[in-house]
Amino acid sequence: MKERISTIIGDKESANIWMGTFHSVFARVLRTESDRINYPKNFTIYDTQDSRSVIKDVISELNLDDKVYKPASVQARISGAKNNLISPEEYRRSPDLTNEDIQAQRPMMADIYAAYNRKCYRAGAMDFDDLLFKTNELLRDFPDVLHYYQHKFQFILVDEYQDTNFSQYLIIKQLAALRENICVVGDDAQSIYAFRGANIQNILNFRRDYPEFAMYKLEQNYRSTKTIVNAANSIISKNKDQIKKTVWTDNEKGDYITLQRSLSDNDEGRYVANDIFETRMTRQAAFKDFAILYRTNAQSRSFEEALRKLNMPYRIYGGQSFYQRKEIKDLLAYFRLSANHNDDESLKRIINYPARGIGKTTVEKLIIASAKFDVPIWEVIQQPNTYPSELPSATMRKVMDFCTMIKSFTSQIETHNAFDLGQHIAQSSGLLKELHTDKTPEGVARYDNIQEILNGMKEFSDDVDPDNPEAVRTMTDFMIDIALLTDADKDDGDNDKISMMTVHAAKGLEFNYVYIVGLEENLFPSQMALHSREELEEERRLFYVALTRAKQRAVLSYAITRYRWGQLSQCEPSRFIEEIDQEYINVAAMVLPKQEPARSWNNERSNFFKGATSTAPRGNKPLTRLNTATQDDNQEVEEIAEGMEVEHARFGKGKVLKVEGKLPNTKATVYFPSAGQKELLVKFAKLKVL
DNA sequence: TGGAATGATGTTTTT
DNA sequence: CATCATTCCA
Repeated sequence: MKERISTIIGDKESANIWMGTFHSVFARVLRTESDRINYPKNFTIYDTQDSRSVIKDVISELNLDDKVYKPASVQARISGAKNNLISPEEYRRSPDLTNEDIQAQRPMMADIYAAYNRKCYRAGAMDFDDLLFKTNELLRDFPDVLHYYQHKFQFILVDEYQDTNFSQYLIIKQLAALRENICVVGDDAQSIYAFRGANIQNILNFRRDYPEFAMYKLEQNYRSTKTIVNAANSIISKNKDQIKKTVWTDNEKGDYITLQRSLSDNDEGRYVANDIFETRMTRQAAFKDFAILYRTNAQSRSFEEALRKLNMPYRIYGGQSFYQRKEIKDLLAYFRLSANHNDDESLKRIINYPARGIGKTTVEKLIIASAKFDVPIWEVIQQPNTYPSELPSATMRKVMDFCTMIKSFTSQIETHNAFDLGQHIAQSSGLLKELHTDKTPEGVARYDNIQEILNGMKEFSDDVDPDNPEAVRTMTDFMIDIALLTDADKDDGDNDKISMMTVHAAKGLEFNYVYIVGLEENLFPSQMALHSREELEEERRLFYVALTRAKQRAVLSYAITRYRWGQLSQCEPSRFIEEIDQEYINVAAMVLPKQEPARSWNNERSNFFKGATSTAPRGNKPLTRLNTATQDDNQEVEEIAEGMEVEHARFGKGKVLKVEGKLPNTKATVYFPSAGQKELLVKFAKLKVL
């Protein structure tokens, strides 16, 4: 969007536009105005993990049972309240909410909410929902601030308006109140965020709030072929809740939608990879023209494997984002704590990582004292006389040393650039050394990730701020809102890659060739969404979004067996497949090249296949039987012997040094040049004899 | 205190 | 199946 606007109005002008997600734009506002709401300028933003950890602490401090008060659902409940601008006090006073909680046997919810907020405040931290909640408070309680931003933002455009929640709605309403120069774009058929409080009512309110509105219906689709547009229409017409409209296109009819049935999740991966490979050749397409869309992040694995085997570049969006990886969060925790000593979550994370002799008993004592006196852990350490924690003096010394180190980082924040300080912290905290000693492939990857973020800081530091070319680009600048960054913000230069992401993440994007995979009951639509018509209709809209990402060709795919929760389960094709007008669909005969000898099928699995194929469901065209190299699945334990050369899926080639233990639990000691010596249980290790 | 061994548990979807 | 949490022992 930024690029498109730049090409129209030029880089200079477009640089002045505030553009971003609600969270990032208003995090920026809050940083500027933090003193108004009694937050430190460099407040920390707690991501979902951080905030769940705080909730866990609250639950245990209130002596509640985390089987009853499940942290995840408590978190969802608090989030829901915040998105509707309900404070803990209002929550407590609301008969409806209180009754719901009593019904659900969770009467203490309001207390958890209050304690959670208190803890976040004490830590100088905001969670994602706070960014919007506090913005609302700021604009509500400080007329001069409101006035300032009303003049600053004279024109407001909100895209994907159907996905805004009440909190966001009210921010916009306040800001637009003065001039009413506001334009919103939305499509009720693409509303897919009801689960996080998005409210379609906001679109309807618009007419009421701005009676002089003008409405433009955008019913012509410029993106997709007739086949895709019509198929999508046929899907969405199954929904009861919808604003009627007729989407049409002038584009040509185009390809049929392909329906592909696979025998397993792995076959599905291989099929899609092969199809991309072929399409790329026959249509002269680039990798970046392809997208694989799935319902849940966990589904990416089989596609990754298949694409890797064919040497095709891909990029996964979302999921475990780079910034959420453990090693990255560890390093960032040093940064965060250096910037904000009250950030208890970061402190707990790193006070003994890398290990420096501060064990859990010690941390436990500190936490108890911090709760008792209602002050951040840092204060407990700094003022042992005011807040006695009863640590033995030797331990106290270690804890003090840790704080001294952090303080030395703090003192350099404003004077050093982000990279220099980042490098220094990574080194003198011992983090780099700790990761460097880990020679497992995962360990090496972690070390590389740290290097990568340091590189990013280097780039950032060398970059000149056009507004202020003299200024040192500090760590504070770098750290701003890093919790809000997603993988989509990362750019590694080579962008000709196949995209893989959830359907949610794909909204607003488009690709020539789209594969919608895992179209199975209980997966898409999700098992969680089968309880009510409303939920199912949201899943259907999600499918609509997926299908309309495609410009030229869409491939729908499902597998009849799939590993879920580590178990093989049978799957039924998704109801959405049948809901498409069948005239647009072409059922593919599965064609896969002969497999290279398989390395990994075990007996249980291949037997299951034999049973499953005979009961092929429904009237699909006959399938070319997949040749899944069953010849190799009798690879029994006795085949592994000392001296053999073997290959492991992850560690690569290696030599068997020793075999011990009796049959099904035979253990082999294998030396891998790339990964060192490993002890592996033969029945799990899937070793391939070379 | 710290590491290894064992056991529980969880999967929607995102900022 | 992975990851985390808990437990156990040096």
